[in-house]
Amino acid sequence: MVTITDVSKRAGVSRSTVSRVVAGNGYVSESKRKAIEGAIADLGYRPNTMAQALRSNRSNLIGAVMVDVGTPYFANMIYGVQRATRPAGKSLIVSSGYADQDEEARAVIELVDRSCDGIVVYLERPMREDVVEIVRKARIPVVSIGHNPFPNSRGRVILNNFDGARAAMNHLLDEGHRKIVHLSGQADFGDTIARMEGIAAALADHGLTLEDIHIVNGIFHQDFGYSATNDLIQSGREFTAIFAGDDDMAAGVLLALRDAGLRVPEDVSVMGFDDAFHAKHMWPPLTTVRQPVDTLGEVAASLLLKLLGEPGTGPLQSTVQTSLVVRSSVSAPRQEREVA
Amino acid sequence: MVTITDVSKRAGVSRSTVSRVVAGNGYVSESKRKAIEGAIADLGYRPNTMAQALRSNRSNLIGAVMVDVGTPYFANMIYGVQRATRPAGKSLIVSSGYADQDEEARAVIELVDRSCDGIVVYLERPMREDVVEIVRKARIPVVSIGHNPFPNSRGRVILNNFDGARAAMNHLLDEGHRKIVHLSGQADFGDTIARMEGIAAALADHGLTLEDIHIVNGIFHQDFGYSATNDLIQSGREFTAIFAGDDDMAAGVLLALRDAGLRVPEDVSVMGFDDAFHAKHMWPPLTTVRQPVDTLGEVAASLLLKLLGEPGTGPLQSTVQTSLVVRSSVSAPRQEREVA
DNA sequence: GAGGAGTGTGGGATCGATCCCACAATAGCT
DNA sequence: AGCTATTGTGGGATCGATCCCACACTCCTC
Repeated sequence: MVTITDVSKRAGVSRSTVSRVVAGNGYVSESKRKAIEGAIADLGYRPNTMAQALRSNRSNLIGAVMVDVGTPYFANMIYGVQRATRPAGKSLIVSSGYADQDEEARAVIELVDRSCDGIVVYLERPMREDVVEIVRKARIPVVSIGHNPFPNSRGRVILNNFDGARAAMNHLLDEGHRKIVHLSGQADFGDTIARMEGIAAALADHGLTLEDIHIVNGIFHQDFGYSATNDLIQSGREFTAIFAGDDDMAAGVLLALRDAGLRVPEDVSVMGFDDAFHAKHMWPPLTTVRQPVDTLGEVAASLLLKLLGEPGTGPLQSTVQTSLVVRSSVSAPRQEREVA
Repeated sequence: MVTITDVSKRAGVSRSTVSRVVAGNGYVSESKRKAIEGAIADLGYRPNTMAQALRSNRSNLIGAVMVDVGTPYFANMIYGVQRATRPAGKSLIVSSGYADQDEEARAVIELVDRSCDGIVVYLERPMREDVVEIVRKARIPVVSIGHNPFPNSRGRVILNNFDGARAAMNHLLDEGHRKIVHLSGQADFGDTIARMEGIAAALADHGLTLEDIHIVNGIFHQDFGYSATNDLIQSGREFTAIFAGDDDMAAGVLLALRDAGLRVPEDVSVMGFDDAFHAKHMWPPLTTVRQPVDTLGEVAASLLLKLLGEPGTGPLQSTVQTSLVVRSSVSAPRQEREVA
């Protein structure tokens, strides 16, 4: 292991001067600079990151804690985070909370102990009080995506769920659907609430209200989509379109419809939300609202870098836009076409 | 920031004694131990990881470099890696190489600079020579998954491609297929070669040889599956089953067959390989060979931990088994049923 | 030619731990 | 009593950087 002292000896200067060259600050004569750069190249000197971090109290480490990094959704988010952190010369430590409060707490504490410069989180439940306090004391900026588990987080990125849901609903309405079922996610999630408002707005755009559609509350999961659709069919209720709260639900909806011998979109149209990894592989390929997950991560990391650059900056917030992805699971309702 | 000195003062002992209690080694009287533990709890002392790493030359950091961590496949692998590293108290730094040699080199160097204790890699091409040298000099153990980009890697985990491909092929043959097309991946990949050998073995099990099936060489990509299938149909060649080199290809195959008005599995059976995230979402749900990607990562990390525990251990190798996942894309060939 | 600004360099304290070594005290043994 | 082991504790060097500060030299300017 070659150290800064080795370089200084070979170049015939002091450690201080080498440090100045490496850090690129302070005064250094051109001749010594050349000599030092030569010595660095000759010896293959590489500064010890740990020593730098210890002394300067900056680790150049960014932490990311998410529900489950092993999932395509969060993997994509991590990809976005990296896109912002790598050019800034920061390394990324990732950790999963697995929707377990203690596990999430452990993950965050680990990052604090590692003296991360900042933390990006996507967690669905509030962080444990004691951990919030630890993070606050360590003065480590936190940027949260979606939910807001840290009451005093320095930055936040949210998805424009309102516009997304509105566009999706308007698409169904514009196609002529009026007998619409909406399967919603966890009622206490901010996402769910914002989407519901977007749906209401779309309905209002067409002179309708939430009363004019059928809403089933559930959770963001394929199994719920499957069972809810079965229940719907069994109940004998008429519907020409199902707007699933997310693509996982939509996958379940497609399965249940197929099991019941109903064709999509001929008999029933299906709209998803997220444009998850498997949306285009479903049959038929799912019409859905694209949520640019990588952008979410990238923007969050950018906010964090900004906060690191200008400490003391007030809370930052940013909104990421959605877009409608039209594939094949939505068409005009059957009766409309027969009339035509 | 409360340091070990703060604790020692409050407990009325020396830093050395506190260190002994924290590290859990050396002699400490019961009374002082109690006092120190009390002080630690009172002050909320948390050892500075950077200082520990600097002094002891162990960072408790594990690095992972993969082709693209933003992908479900590698995300799942990371999940497996974490399953092994977390209980061992190691943090995980992840990085992607994006199939770019310089980017891969940069990622590995970054990990070396961070004094990672060890590195897990999944990379498809050999690592740059100079980087191999840097890693060797730093005496950082590397465990590779699948390919072997580090000629001197201390550990390696491979998938039993042979048995997997053999089982898949046997399944097709047992169902009665004889007019089989195999779309193979990159011919120079170890995976491809091993799978081909497994296929040959299955054919031999049935008294056949590779000459008795039709093989098309290509790459592991959906687009290739699509175009190759189209070519096949256009060529007028008869076939009752397509064995795709991986699930991505299989997705393309399914699309092309559907576009040509052929039904799966009634007209053509399709077999995949990997059991990728979207395999069960395809239509029909894909019959394929499950590759336990998370296990691959977990085993690799376990090997690494073992190597860290017993330095100087010779190269370790481990093989992970596959399993056939029967869904709906394979059935007996059409003519066989008509005869029956 | 005295004083101040600008430029260039090195010494040494410091970050927060670890751990070797010296030294004490006590115990156990002949 | 005298010796070695065992147990217990603290001092201080050390890891590899950073960076403040002192000091030296040159060049202007009044």
